[in-house]
This record gives sequence, C-alpha cells and structure tokens, in this order.
Amino acid sequence: MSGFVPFQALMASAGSGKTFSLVVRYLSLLFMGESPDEIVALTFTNKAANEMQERLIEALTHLHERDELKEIAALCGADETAILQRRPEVLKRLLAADTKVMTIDSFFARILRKFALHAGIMPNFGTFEAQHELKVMARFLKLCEIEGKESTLVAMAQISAKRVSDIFGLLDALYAKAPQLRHLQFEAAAMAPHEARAMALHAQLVARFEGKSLSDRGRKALEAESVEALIGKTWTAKASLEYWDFKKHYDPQMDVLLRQLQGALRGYMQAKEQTFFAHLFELLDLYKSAKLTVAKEDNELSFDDITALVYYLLGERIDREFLYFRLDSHISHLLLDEFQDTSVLQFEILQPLVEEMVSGSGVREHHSFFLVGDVKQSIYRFRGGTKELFGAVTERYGLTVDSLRTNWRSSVNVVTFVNDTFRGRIDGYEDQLTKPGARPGYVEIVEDETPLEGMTAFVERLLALGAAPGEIAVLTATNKDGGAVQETLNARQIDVVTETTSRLIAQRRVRAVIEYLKYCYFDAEIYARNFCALADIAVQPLPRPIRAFDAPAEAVREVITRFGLFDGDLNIVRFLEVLERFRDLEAFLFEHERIDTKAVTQEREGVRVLTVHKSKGLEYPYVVVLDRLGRKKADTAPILYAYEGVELRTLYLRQSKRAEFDPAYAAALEREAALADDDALNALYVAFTRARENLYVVRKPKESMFERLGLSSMTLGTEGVLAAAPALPEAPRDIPYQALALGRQTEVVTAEKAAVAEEPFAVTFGLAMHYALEMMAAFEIEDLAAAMTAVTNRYGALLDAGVFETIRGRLTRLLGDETFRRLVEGEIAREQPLMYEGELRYLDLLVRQEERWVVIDYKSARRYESEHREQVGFYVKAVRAITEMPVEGYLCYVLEEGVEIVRV
DNA sequence: TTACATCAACTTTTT
DNA sequence: GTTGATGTAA
Repeated sequence: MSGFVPFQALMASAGSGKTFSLVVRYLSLLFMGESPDEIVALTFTNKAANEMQERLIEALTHLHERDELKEIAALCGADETAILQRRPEVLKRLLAADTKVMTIDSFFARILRKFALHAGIMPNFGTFEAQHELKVMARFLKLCEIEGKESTLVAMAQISAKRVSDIFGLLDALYAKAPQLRHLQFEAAAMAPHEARAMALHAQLVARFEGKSLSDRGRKALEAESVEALIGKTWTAKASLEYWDFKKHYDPQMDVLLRQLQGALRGYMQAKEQTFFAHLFELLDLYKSAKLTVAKEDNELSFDDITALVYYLLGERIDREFLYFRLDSHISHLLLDEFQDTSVLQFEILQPLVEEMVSGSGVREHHSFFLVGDVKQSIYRFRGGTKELFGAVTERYGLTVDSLRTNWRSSVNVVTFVNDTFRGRIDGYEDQLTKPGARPGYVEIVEDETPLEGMTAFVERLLALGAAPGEIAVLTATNKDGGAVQETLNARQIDVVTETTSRLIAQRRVRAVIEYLKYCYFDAEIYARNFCALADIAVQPLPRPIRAFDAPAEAVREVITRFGLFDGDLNIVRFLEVLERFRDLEAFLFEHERIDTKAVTQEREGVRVLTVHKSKGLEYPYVVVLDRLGRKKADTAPILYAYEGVELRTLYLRQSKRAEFDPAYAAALEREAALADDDALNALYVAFTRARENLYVVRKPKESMFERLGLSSMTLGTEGVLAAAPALPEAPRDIPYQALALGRQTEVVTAEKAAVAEEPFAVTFGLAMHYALEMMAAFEIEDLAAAMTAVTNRYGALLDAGVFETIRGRLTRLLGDETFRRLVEGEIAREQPLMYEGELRYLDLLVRQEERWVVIDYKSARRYESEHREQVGFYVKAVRAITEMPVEGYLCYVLEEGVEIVRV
C-alpha cells in the first residue's frame, strides 16, 4: 500500500529532518513515475536550494546505503529491491531534466522572463539588489513636476517634518506591499480646526493658573507655542493634573479641560495621518511608473520589482491558468520549504498553482502539494514573512497536518535544554524527543560583563579539548558583532571564517582605492593620506591621473599595479568589475555608498562566525551563542501595519507620544511590539538549535537578549568533544576518475544563476561551446567535425548556422594553441563530478599529468572574471585535498579574438 | 525624593 | 528617534 499523502503540511521543528522529508518526497515522486520537469520545489535561500539539489543527487547515487530508501519504499508502496532496480533510470532522468529546485525569487524571475514582453520589459533583464535610487528619484521628481504634484510632495514634507528622501523610502515600502493596500482608503482631513481647538483649550487651562503662585518650573512646563510643543509636554498625557507642582492649585475643571485637550490632540494626529497617507497614495502611482521606467531603461530589476510585476501579470495581463500552463511544462507537484517565511504577496502569486494542485482539476490526474515549515523558526517578518500563513493555508485547503517530533540533530542535553527553555515561552511549543542513541552532550551558560572574553574562553577551551576550529561556530546578533568576534579571536591567534556579510566597499584595500579616487576628484590632501594609511605605504606625493569625466576602472588598474595593491585579493578584482558599471568618476563617487556587492571570503579554515539569521538551516558540533554586544535598536519604521491574521487591516503613521492619546494606535503599537518580540524569541530558538553536541551561551548581566528566558549561569552534563573527525569526510570515492557522464555543469547546477547574470543568447552559446568540447574524443583537429555535428544536432533549433561556424572557428584556434596543447597532455577526464565541502560541482576538464593535476575551466566570454577565478580556485583546492598532489588551475577563455589562458 | 528638560551616545536581521 | 545620564528646583 502506498503511504503517499497528496496534500500534506509538515510541521518540522529544528533538526527534525526537514530536508530529509523533502528529499524523500521528491524522490518518491520520481519513483512513482512523475517527471522532474513537473515538480517545483521552492526554498528561500540559494544555500538551501543548492543543498536540496545536491542531497537529491547524493541520496539517489548512494540510495542502497541511505535511510531515505526505506521511506521512499514506504511512500511508493513498493519494496526496496524494486526501488533500487529502478534507481539508475531515475537518476538518469533527474540529471537530464531541467529541475525546478530553486528559491522562490528565482522562480518568479523565471516566470517573468517567460512573459517579460507582456509586462513590457526585455526577457534578459538583470537583477540588482539595490536599484539606481538616484535615477529613480530624479525620474519621480520629473513626473511630479509634469503631473503638477510637486505641491503634494512639499505639503507632505511639511506635515511630517520628513525629508523628501524619507518620503521616498516610504513610497518604496508601500510599493513592495501595493497589492495588499488596494482596499485601503485615506482622505485628506484638515488639521487646522483640531489645532485651533487644542490651542484654545490650552489657553483656557493656562488661564486657570492665572494669578496663582504656581512654581516657575510648573509655569514653564505649561508653556507651549504650538500643538507639536503641546504634544511633547509630559503633562498633556497625564490622567489628571492633580500631581506635582500643579497639585496645589488643582481644581476638577482642569481635568475636564485636559480630557478635551487630549481629544483635540488625538484628532490632530489622526487628521495628520489621514492627510499624509492620502498624499502618499496619490504619489504611489507616479513612483511605480518612475521605478518601472528606470528598470526598463537599465533592463535591471530588483526583487521587489520582479514580485510586483509577476503579481501584475497574474492579475491583469494574463490568464492565470495560461501562465502556469505555459511555464515550461505543466506543473503537477508543488513543494514549499520554509513556509513560515513566505510573504502574503508571494503566496498570492502561487495561489492559482496551489488551487490547481489541490482541486486536481488540471490536465493530468496526479497532483500533489506539500508544505514544510516551522513557525518557531519564523525570523523574517521584517522582510514580509508571515508565519500566520501556515495555519491559514493548511486550514483553507484542508491539508493533512503532521509534525516531526524527533530531533535527529542534537545531543540529549541540548534537546533537554531547548525544551526546558522554550516550553511555555513559545506559543504551542511541543517538546522534542531525542534520537535513539543520542550522545549526552553538554550545555553551559555563563554570565560575563565582557561577553567577548567569555566567548573567547569557551572557544579556547574547546580547541584545547581537541575540537577542530571548523567544528566551532560563534553566533552573533549582528554582522557588526561578528566583526568584533573576529578581531578578538584573531588577536588570540585563532583563525576565523566569517560568514557575516561584509560589503565589498568596506574592505581595506577597496577603501584605499576609493580614498584615492576621492583624492583625484576633490584634490584634498587628506584623501591622499587616507589612501597611504589604508594601503600600508609611506605617505608620499601622489599623481592624479584621473579626471572627473574619465572612466575610473582603467586608471585604478594603474594605481593598483603601481603600488602593488594586488596580492591575490579577489575583492580588488571584483571591485574593478563593479567600477566598470560607472561611466565616470563623478557618478561613482556619488553612488558608491550604495554598492552592496558582497565581499568574498577566502579563508576556509577556522572558527565559523556568523549571525543567527545566517545560521538558519545550518548545524555545527559546538555552538557558542554570544549576547548582543550593543543595544537593541528601537523600531522606528514610520508606517505601522495592522494585521488581522494574514489580512492587512489598516496603516498607522508612527507619531511620537501618540500612544498616550489614541488607544487604537496604542493597541496597534503593542501588537507590533509583541510580534517583533516573537521574532526575537524565535531567533534564540534558531540559535540554540544549531548545536549538535555542545551548546555554550554567553550572556551579559544587563540588557541581555536572553533576559526573557531567565537564563543564569549553569552547566548541564559533562564537557567533552568528539574524537577528531577524519580530515576528509567526503573521501575520494566522490571523485571517481572514470568518465561518468553525469550531466553538464551549467545545466544541472548553475543554469538559473547563469541565466540571471547573462543574456539568453550568451548562455546558449556558452552551453553549445562547452558541449562541443565535451564531445571531442581527443583534442585533435580531426575530431572537431564529429563534435560539431553533435552540437548542431543538439542546439540546431536554438542557434543560427553562422553561430556554429563561430564556434568551429574558436575551437580551431583553441586546438592550435600551444599552451593549451601542453596543458592537455596527459590522461583526460571531462565533466567530472566533484563533491567537496558539501558542494556538488562539475569540472570542465581535468588532466592528470606525471606529478600533478590540471584543472581547466572553459569560458566563452571574458566577464565576471573574479567569480571565475573564485570558482576555479575552489576546484583546485578540492582536487588538491582529494588527490594530495600538486594541482594547477586555469581559466581558458575561448574568445573570438583568440585564446587566452589564465593561471589561477 | 521627585518630575522634567536637556544633552550625549547609540543605532538589525536579507532573497 | 530612543534611551540613559545629568542637572535643577521644589
């Protein structure tokens, strides 16, 4: 009997085997004969998507010895032998397919590419984390001018005492939520009457103290020249004036006036809010078109743009069924991971698909819908994640709800500690069970006024006990704290791998170059000195070869060479690529603060340091959770969203002191604070559940983020560490040297990534060229003809005949290239699958020569060089670790103008 | 001791 | 913008 439940929701606590369940479900579908093309599995992070993709292949490859086998057999209602028999065929299908295991954002981007023309954009759009704000702002102001809305903008700035750029930020926030705001109505209301009334009441109140011997400070406290000043006074929010210096002259009539005054102030603030929102919504359409126009011009979209456009496509331009029907092949199975982090908007986009799945009224008979999540791990509310969706959706579609109760990750003491800590504190917390045979493990909490020292002590103790640095993770509240941890540990000669995101432009070398550019532009000595300091060179007179209207990249190359700034630091290379985007120096200097390209980490050995948010989905043998080093930042977002379940009910404008006068607002504020608190509590749950063996918590005595958990110094169990793990857990068997045709790199692993970054033509061209190289029996000119035939057969429908000639020409030059010929002398393997540090990759070409290995990666265009270097660098490390022989890596650019081979 | 005003210090998480 | 420390006057 098949145990497959077609419509199922799974509540999966941390460590309860969520990915395992997803993999089992996915593979079971394949074993039941479904095609990978029809299965969509969506996650939230690229990391999770890659992990799932890799786990699928890995589980399938080694199915005979994996726990998944039994489960799959149960779900399929078949016996294990039958499953294993079909394994090669299923694996082949999976590898050949264009699988849709991706992030929800990539999925939307994919939809948009398919239907881009319906949305009025080009399908080869790029994605940009932050858009050209200045450009959008300029366009927006222009539109305001044309539409005669400038006065509205000015009025808003006056009303709210906000800068135009702040208003811009608000428009952007509303833009991201626009579809949910449609039903909201705001009408401008006059504030003047409320204002006049408040001032009149104030005057009456002051009059009551006339001629009384009120103290000077009491009299001063009563003074107020405007409503805003009145709102700022403490006494206006009091329930009665019978207190303090006023007490002596108090009469009950004063409180009557006070109550009326409070009513007037409330009215004033509400009128202000209504007017402000009415104006804001008036400008929202202009803002949308400004954003879209700029996006179209640059052919670059933000994630918000993509979601908004897909939503628009579904709602207005295209019949929903048509859209999902046209999407590559028909989708029959939907798997959603981390459902608690899905936003209402994202779900609304998926809704037609979900409805088709659960109604089963589609073209095919078999449909299924599976969602996995854990509301306890919902920590992305600030990004729109709505954990309430989990309950709402399971209920609406009548899904079977199951929960995974066993923790397969952590030791007994860690599980016990987590249960004891969160039981009764997180709503509906269910105790987790420990796995059979779990080790005892260890938990220690220490209170320390200098948390960094407490943390260091833990790390040093673990290292002394024999833990490998890579097995230790320090979790921090902020990226900044991560930086402090890194410095502290480095000072103690402990290597650190930061996975906190640091921005490219915050890197020392990069900052040096930026200072130099400032020096060129502003001609102030200070920048030259900054440059020398950051570049670690003696202060000296510097030349200024760059003028404002020059493109900065070329000149910067010179500076780098002249001062020897490049010492293998990939960030410098990456920075040069970023510079190429700016047409002149001025444009760069005024926009560089917004460049949020991330820096690359080069270290691979050392203690892991990362934020709690980053750690989600990961696990480490030893985890140290560090209290926040700074203060918690108060929530100051100007707009308050009041939800009822998953419905957005209304908006409030955040106004200081308003809670004192306006109970409805106060309630909304409180609800908001409670939700933010829930998120903070969930973050702690996430942090503690990362630990496999030992968990350490460093709390500070005051303002601790652990305060609400009531933690105090204690230990649980006996401290110890595991025997050192073998250096290479993924033994060489994962890089079999016989030519296994396991699919092609660009298609299996990185197709979506490449498609986002490059134009479709360039991608197809690259694939075709790689394919030709793969098809060549040996690198001899006489093999070229056969390879070209193979390529033409495969890509004939996609590329013109002329393109094949281009490929033939390029390859002819490659085969004649002396350097290349020397490199490929030896035993050759193409498209080698490689498993290293948990990542599955494919090597274009691996050559075994006498005493060394050569890794070659072909490229058909000379772009993204730093990424290419990084990639090949990774391959080299991997092959070196596995073969324990010298390895050389080369980037082989097979270009129109000739062959360029770069040693990495 | 108390309430208020003022000043200085501080200030997330990310596809 | 918020929070904590500080000064001030009753």
